[in-house]
Formats: sequence, C-alpha cells, structure tokens
Amino acid sequence: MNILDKKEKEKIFQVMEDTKTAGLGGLVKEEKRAESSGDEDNSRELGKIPTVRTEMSSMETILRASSTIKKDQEDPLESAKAEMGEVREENERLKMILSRIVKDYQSLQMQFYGIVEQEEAKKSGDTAPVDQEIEEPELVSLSLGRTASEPKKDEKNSNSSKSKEDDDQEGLSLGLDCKFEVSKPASTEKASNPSQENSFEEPKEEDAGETWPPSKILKAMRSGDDEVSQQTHVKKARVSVRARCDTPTMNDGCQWRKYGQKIARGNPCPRAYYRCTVAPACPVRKQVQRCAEDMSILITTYEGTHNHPLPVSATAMASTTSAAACMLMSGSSSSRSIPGSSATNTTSADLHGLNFNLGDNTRARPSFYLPNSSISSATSHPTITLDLTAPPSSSASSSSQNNRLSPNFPVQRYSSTSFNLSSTEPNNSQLTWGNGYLSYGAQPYTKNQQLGPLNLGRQPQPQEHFYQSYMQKNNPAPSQQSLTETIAAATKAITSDPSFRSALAAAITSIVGGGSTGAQGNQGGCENFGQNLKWGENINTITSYTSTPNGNGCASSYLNRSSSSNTQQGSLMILPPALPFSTSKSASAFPADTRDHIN
DNA sequence: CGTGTTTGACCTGCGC
DNA sequence: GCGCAGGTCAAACACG
Repeated sequence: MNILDKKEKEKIFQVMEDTKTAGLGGLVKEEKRAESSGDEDNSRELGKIPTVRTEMSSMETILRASSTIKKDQEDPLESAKAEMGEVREENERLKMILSRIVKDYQSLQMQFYGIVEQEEAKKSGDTAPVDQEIEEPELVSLSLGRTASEPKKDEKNSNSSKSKEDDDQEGLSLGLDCKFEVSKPASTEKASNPSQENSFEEPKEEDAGETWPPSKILKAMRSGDDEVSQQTHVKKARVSVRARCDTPTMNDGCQWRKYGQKIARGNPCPRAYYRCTVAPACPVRKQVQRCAEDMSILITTYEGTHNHPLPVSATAMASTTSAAACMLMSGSSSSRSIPGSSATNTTSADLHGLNFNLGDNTRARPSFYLPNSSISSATSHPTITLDLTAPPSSSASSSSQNNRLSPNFPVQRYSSTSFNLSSTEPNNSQLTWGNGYLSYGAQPYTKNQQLGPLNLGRQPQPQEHFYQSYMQKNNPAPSQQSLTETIAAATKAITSDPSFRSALAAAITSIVGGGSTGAQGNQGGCENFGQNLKWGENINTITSYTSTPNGNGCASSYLNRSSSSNTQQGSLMILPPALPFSTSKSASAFPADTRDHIN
C-alpha cells in the first residue's frame, strides 16, 4: 500500500466519521464543524459531504418553517393538531433526508472498500513475497479461535520497526482472526510454504497448534512434534452462538459439510458436526445442536481458524465469533472476570430491534464468564456463548443469574462464557437464521435505505452500514444482510463491554505484547481484531492508532476508542425498535429436526 | 458420476 | 484399567 492510498483511506475514514453521528442534530453540528475545520478537502475529494450539507441545510429550513407555522396557529387544539401533523411531516422528511445521508455514507464506505479491494487484488496478484505478511491482514478472512502460544519477544522486537505501518494497514483490515500468537518469522514460514495465496495461515496454525487436525494428521504431528500436539489439545477456543432458528443450520456465509452426528448426553437433539469446505484444508469446524429446553434455539459452536479468505457474507459471523473467542481467551489468560462486576457504565444499543444492554444493572447485561476450571477440564475447549436469542419469558431481567443470561440455555454444558444479546422484545429476537432468510417482517429489505428512523442506539454503526453496503453489492441476499447486521451488532456489543475491553487489554498487553507484527495474514490476533472493530468504532481514531509505535498501541488505542465510544453512549436514546426482526416462518416447523431425531 | 449426507465403528480423553 | 462420552472416520447411501 503506498502512502497516497493510506492518506486517502484516512481521509475517507475522517469523512465517514464526520458523517457518522448520533442524530440529526449531531449531523448539523458535524457539518458546521467540518466547514470550519478544513474538512472541505475530504468532501471535495469524495464529493459526498456537500450533499450531506445540502440536506442538512434543507432540514434546518424545514425546522424554521415549522416554527413559523406553529406561531400562526391561534386555536390551541387546532394548533396542536396542525403542529402534530407538521411534526409528523417533518419527521418523515427528516427520515428521508437521513436515509439519503445514510445512503451517502454507505456509498462512502463502498468507495473505501473499493480501494481496499483494489489493493487486495493487487496483492493477490503478486507471488507472495516475504513482505507480504505485512499486507495480508487486509484480506477479508476469518480466523476463529486463537492460539495461545507464548509470544516470541525476539520476533516482536525484530518486527517492531514495521509495526507502525502494520497498524495502519491493519486498521483497514477486515481480517477476522483472533489469535494471540505472535507469528513466526516470515522468512521461515514463507520459505516452507511458498505457494500460499489462500492458505497463508495454515503453517502458522500447525506450528502454533491452532489447527484442528484430523486424528490422522494429529498422529503424524504427535510423532513429529509432541509440543505442538500438546498445544493443540490445550488451546481450542470455541464460540457458541445461540440463535432462534427454525432450520437445521444457520446460514453464516460459509460452506459446511457435515461429517458426523452424535446424540450428546443430556440433549435428545443430535449434535451435527460440520467442516468448512470453503477451502479443502480449512480446519474450521462447527457443531450444531438444538437447545434441549427450547428447540427453536439453535446452538452453533465454531472452532478453529479459517486459513482462507472468507466470503464477505461470512465475515460478520467471523468477526463476532472471533471477538468472542478473543475475549474468552484473553480472559482465561489473564484473570477471571466477575459477572457484573465490571458494569460500571451503561451501554445500550438498539439495533434493528435487537437491543444490546451492556453493563446495565437493571437489565440484561452481558456477563463474561471465563472458563470455569471444571468445565474447561471437561472439554478442553474454553467456550464463549453469544446468546442472540430472547427467551420468551423476558429473561432480560434475570440479572441475578450467575452463569448465564438465558435461563433456557445450559451454558454450563457448552460454555463457560456467556454473552447475551437478547432483545427485550421477544418479537424482535425472532431471528430466523436458517436458510439465511431472516425476515424483517413488514419491513422490506430496502429498509436499510431508511436507516434514518432507525435508532441505532449509539452512533450510527459504520460497521453495520459497511456490511450492508458491501453485501448489497456482493451478496444481495437479504438474509445475509440481516444476518450480517445482527452479527455486526453482536460484535459491537461484545467489544463495547468493559469486561471485554479490560480482558482484551490485558491479553493484548501480555500476550500480543505489541510484538505481533509478523502480520502473517490473519495473525496478529486481537491486534487485528481490535482494528477490525474500527469499523464499528470511531474511525477517526485511526490516526492515534496508527501512531502507536508497536502492537501495544493496538490495545490501548482500541480501548481508548471504546471508552470514548462508551462515553458517548450516555446520550443514547432508546427508541422503540423501528425495524423489528420477526420470523417469517412458523417456529414450530422443524422438518430437519424430525429427520435428525430419527438418529 | 460427482457431491453431500447418513450412520455405525473407531479413536481419544477423562473420571472413577 | 475400565467405562463413558465426545469427536472423527469412512463406507454406504441419496440426490441431482
């Protein structure tokens, strides 16, 4: 990536940040600020901000006209009625205007992504030189799980000179890995694996034990390298996603092949084992099982790290799961968080009807439960659960639960960490993942063009918008987009949690330690992860981020960013979900389950 | 015929 | 060491 591209990206980031505000007032404010602070360069370059300004001006005009009309009314009742009508009309106009703004914002994001894509294409055309690792983090790829091999300080030091550049580039990355491992020297890996356009991560995994090798391979590995195999058994982060789904599996964007099925103890529903088939050697696997208590809840557990670029439609899930895995492993490597103890501030978000209540003592809050020793020992798989369901009995108020937030889910069996993204409105939580058809109910798919009336809770979510925009382009399936929104929201919710931030900070500091600059494709772990979150955070902080001298800056910068983001959340307003999720299918239809039960 | 699924057998780790 | 449970393999089968 040349310097010009970097600058261009930073400018785009800045413009997007200017566009991204919490409300119309904020938009106007941002507009004025931009006019007075020389952001004209950005707008001139992108040709988008002027449109926003024009629309802002029109909004102000509308508001002034409205106030004038109000004064002219004499009859109080008539005046009130007329006022209401005017307000409604204004509201509609403002919605339209804001939707256009959002549209422009998405267009900006698309522009930005186009730049990134072009660069990626350039890089992919190259024959993977040694320095490529530095660039690879920009690839859109999924890395679930993480490796926990100890950081190699030598490498950290040797790569520290590149860290600044890496940070910058990774800041633009959509890499979704969540590894803490410090990469091995690029020369050794690349030398042994010269042809790795899509499998650049595999050797690293093998070395670090992140892979999930078949038993045969594992045997071979054992014969060759006991240390590696031992690590393989010890560290396998899993991310379990709970979602209401009336189809056999969630459509998470990846291609899976079923390779086994078992009836797990304590659950009459069989557990299906899937293997990622996007790439032949991809070690990522997932387990799909219905919740015993609530058959409508599908529990999908992801494990492993993709060693190939992912379809964009899969990146949302990947980011969420990797975020969760990152949180989990960071916590397990540092200290156990105490449920609810870290809820020092309140973070609430209402994304398309999916409420995220973070750290709210009075409502459902995400509680991060790091591996219970008994659980971990039983499974050797520290697991985090993302609960995207809303129990019918409004479990959101069950803040007294220690092990989980969803009373219907036996988290103890599957996970030691539970994260609830439950909606407070059951209807909104009826996420239909299966087959990828997630219905907006009465809301058309094009609703995303009317994000104006949507209350995104926090600032407008660039991450969601990005996903939306890009997926509209590349994957017009509404299901994927909806899924992506949800997952992106989940990622944001996860990363907004103070527990997560603290755990992540500790992990990044202690494990990544600023030395994970090998930038081996998806390497960099939480480093990449934190950077990925820039999409959902204040993008303009990339400046401070890129200025960090080493990988530590990643954590600190990201966390600072998150903190500032949280402070902004104090002004959040929670509106009724403007875009509730609803199932388009009967929740009672489980043909596939019936089939499964035969087993 | 190729691809994906099913399913019984097998392997492995863990607790007793 | 034994049994149990989770996880995986691979032949058989189904499907387009």
